[in-house]
Amino acid sequence: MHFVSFLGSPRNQAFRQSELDRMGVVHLNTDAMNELKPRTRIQQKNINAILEAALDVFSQYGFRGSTLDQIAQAAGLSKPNLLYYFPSKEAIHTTVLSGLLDNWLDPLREMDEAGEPIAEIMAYVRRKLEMSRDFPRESRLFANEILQGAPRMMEALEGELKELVDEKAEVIRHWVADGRVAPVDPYHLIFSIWALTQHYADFDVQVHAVLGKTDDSHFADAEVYLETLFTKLLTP
Amino acid sequence: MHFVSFLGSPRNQAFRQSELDRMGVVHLNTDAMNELKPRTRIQQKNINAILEAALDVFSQYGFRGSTLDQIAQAAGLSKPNLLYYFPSKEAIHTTVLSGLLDNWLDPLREMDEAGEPIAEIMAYVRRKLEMSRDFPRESRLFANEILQGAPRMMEALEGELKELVDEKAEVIRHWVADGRVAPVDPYHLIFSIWALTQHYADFDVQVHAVLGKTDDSHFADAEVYLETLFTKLLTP
DNA sequence: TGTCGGTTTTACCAATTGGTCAGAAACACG
DNA sequence: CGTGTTTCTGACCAATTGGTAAAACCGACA
Repeated sequence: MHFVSFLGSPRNQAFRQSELDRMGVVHLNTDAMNELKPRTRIQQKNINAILEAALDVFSQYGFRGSTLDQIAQAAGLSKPNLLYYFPSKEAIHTTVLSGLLDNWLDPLREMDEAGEPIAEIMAYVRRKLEMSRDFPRESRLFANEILQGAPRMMEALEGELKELVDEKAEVIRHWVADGRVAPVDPYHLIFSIWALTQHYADFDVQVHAVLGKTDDSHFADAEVYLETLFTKLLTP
Repeated sequence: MHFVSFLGSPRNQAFRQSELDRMGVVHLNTDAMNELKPRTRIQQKNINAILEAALDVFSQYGFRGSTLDQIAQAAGLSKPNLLYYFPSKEAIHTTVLSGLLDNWLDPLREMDEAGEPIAEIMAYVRRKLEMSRDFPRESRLFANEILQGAPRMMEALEGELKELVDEKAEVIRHWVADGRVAPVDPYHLIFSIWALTQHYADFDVQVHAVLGKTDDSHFADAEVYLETLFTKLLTP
């Protein structure tokens, strides 16, 4: 089944019956994305507009707090037109989420066991901080989903995410055992990297309010601060 | 005007007209709380039940994603009965938020310029971590509000919060200048304390999913980890 | 016993919500 | 140009939403 098969009114019945249950949960593979390969230029454009708008809205208000009207308006389309491209609000949300998760884990995946330990970890921190600066909506969408108990992502958290973290925690454990990194709990190290970097995206308005700034210049300071912090923490 | 004056149907008209505008924004003083001093045991009980239920629901779904029905059910009351005690959904939310904010800032207020710098900062970290463990809903409510752009808290953020942080940042700056604390950006130090401690409340389900745990035993590990981290960072 | 405040429920309302559907409009292409 | 397909719209729907009004309930107390 590919994309066009759930476009249009009569055709998407089949989609609704057979696929929606699966859509209820985010998959980390690219099934969903393959199905969404657009056929025409107009589909390309509108689907992009919808997902972009959905990211805007969902990342601010979460799933329950967002409405199709909001998304439609932000996308510059009518509500029925949204539902021509996606069978339901749920499906839009799921598509946005699953498109996000892969990218979100990439920086950690790139951490290389063969590299110089501290440099590898610092590079990971820098990549995560860059993502917070360049993709704050994605970070907030993720935060919103977790805050609400991750109803549509639990599987991914306990599956792919846990596996990746377990794997990288093991790598760090080895680095510690070899005396190349000061002794730290690898899991809490990873948590702290997430917390420290994502904070600048998720709590953006608070950071701006406290600093009394309107620009993003504090990201440079943050980078320096985090560099100091992790260097002191990790140097044996 | 005190509490009973906006209970009941005919009486709360006046309240709606004159007070609702003020209720639209959280005040850090205790005006709202004074007005909510209950008169009878039954008011005491029901108002507590409502605020407790509201904390549950709002902290999970945010303001827009929460419904009066959800809150009513969680409180074991009927929806019209909720609206006998509070004039609107907005008023419930505002009351919960303003009740929260004072407590939330207390740990930072307690940081004493006259004390031993590193011990003071470590004690602050410990208090914040304890709050994440003991009041995770409050932390999530706060996170939800910030994520949504802090529409009902911006004033407090730019006012009381900023003032307190500015004051304490100055204290830290002095400690640094006196060589009692290693050179750090005071603002980012405070941000990092918030991020690291609140992460364990806000991203609770993620932490549990990754660690494969069902209890809260990781808080002890977190405390050790954070102790190491900040000791290394701050020791001159 | 009556009655009077405080409390709760039943019935209701208008607006908004996610979603449907028939057909109109726009487009692609021979 | 005509015709088949894709895209879009307006009118609609049932359910849910925040909120209201009036009447019923309830315990205390004269």
